Amino acid sequence: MNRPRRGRPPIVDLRHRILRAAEAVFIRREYDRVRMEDVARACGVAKGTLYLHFPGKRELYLALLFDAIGHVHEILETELASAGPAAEKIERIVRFLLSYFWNRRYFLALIQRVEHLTEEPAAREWLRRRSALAKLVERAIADGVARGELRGLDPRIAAEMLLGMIRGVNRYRVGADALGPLVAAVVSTFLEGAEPRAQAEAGQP
Amino acid sequence: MNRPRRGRPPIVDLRHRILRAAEAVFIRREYDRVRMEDVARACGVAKGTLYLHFPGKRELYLALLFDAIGHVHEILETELASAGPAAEKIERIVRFLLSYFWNRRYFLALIQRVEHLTEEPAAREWLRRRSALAKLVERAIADGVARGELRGLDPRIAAEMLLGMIRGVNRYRVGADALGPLVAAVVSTFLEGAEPRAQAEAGQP
DNA sequence: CGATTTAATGACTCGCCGGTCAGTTTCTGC
DNA sequence: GCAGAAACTGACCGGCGAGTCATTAAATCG
Repeated sequence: MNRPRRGRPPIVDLRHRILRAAEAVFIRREYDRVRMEDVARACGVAKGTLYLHFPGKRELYLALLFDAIGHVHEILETELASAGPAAEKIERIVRFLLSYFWNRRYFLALIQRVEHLTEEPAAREWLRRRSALAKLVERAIADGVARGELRGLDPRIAAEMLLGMIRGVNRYRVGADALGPLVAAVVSTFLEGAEPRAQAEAGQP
Repeated sequence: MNRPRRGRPPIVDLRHRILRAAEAVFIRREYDRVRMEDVARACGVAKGTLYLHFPGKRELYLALLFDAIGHVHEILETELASAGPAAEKIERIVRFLLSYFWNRRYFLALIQRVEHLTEEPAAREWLRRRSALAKLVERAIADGVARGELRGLDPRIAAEMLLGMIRGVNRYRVGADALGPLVAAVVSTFLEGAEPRAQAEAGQP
């Protein structure tokens, strides 16, 4: 079907490999401290090659964030679509988000950065996706509230509270073994008057 | 006492004026998007003058943050030293922090930035001050828990939760009139099983 | 007023990094 | 093997902005 192409064949899946390398670099350093040269080196490729796959640094970076939020959105959607008590759903997403952001601590700064670039259309798109994600959480909370399983907070505010708490609380993770208590603390805050349940096991690292 | 100095007299309080101008600029744009020229212009002064008062951009920026956190620390200390129910103290600091950070939205990004510059001694000093501030909040929460006025969360974690929630929740402030409900929501989360209290008034803008 | 001292100025320098493009490599088709 | 085509390379370019410093301004002293 697809006529065998002429010329040098592209390195397999290079675009994807660049994104992964970029992630590794951007996670550790801040946007303006990351040189395209760094990304190229991390990918074992020359700088010029990056520009064959992405128009520029900003686009590479945005593609990276879009990938990440897409991934998170997908996972949350799956978790939240499942049946079961709202409290357990909340617990699962809290556990996932704590792990995800712990392993990508610099994303928080990156994200903050985009959220203030409101001029550009790409940034608006980011905000849209970011909102969609918050809405997923919001809906899960609204569900729980409607069923009387969660304390009666405004779901929209509660969703941002939850996401904010996750960011704040992640400060105290020094090892995977601290994950359980943090999850318990965050979740219990959303259960009306419930005591934190004892949970000693650690999540995936 | 102080012998009248010779030569051209310095512009009165220029260092302070530079800091205020820098605050105005850094609040709106990100660190790397702020040119020293911008700060100078905002202060109605030439670029070189900045370097007579600060060794460089980084130092100016850190001085700015140190000022800010010093101010916050002072206010919280005063609030927390007062007598009264823990819940009311929490309410007052939540109200203050929401307003403060709403009016300085970009500080959050600035702060995040410093917190990843762990190599430099100045950054370590920042972390120390940041910790001291969290400890203030922590103590207020511990107080409330000890007196049975707040839900029984680990105060250290709860303090970070509270600060995180404030950051997250600020997303929804579009005007001063939204302050009351947000304060109520955040505070009620820290009162065991309490319903959000109706609070319609707005805080200082 | 001129000498002296200190403050402020802004044109200039210089290193850095995003982006480019002529050249090289590695493939296919004949 | 040779021509052609597409992908990759890395030395180079240009702009930008932090930091400098010779010059100018503004005061005091005698």
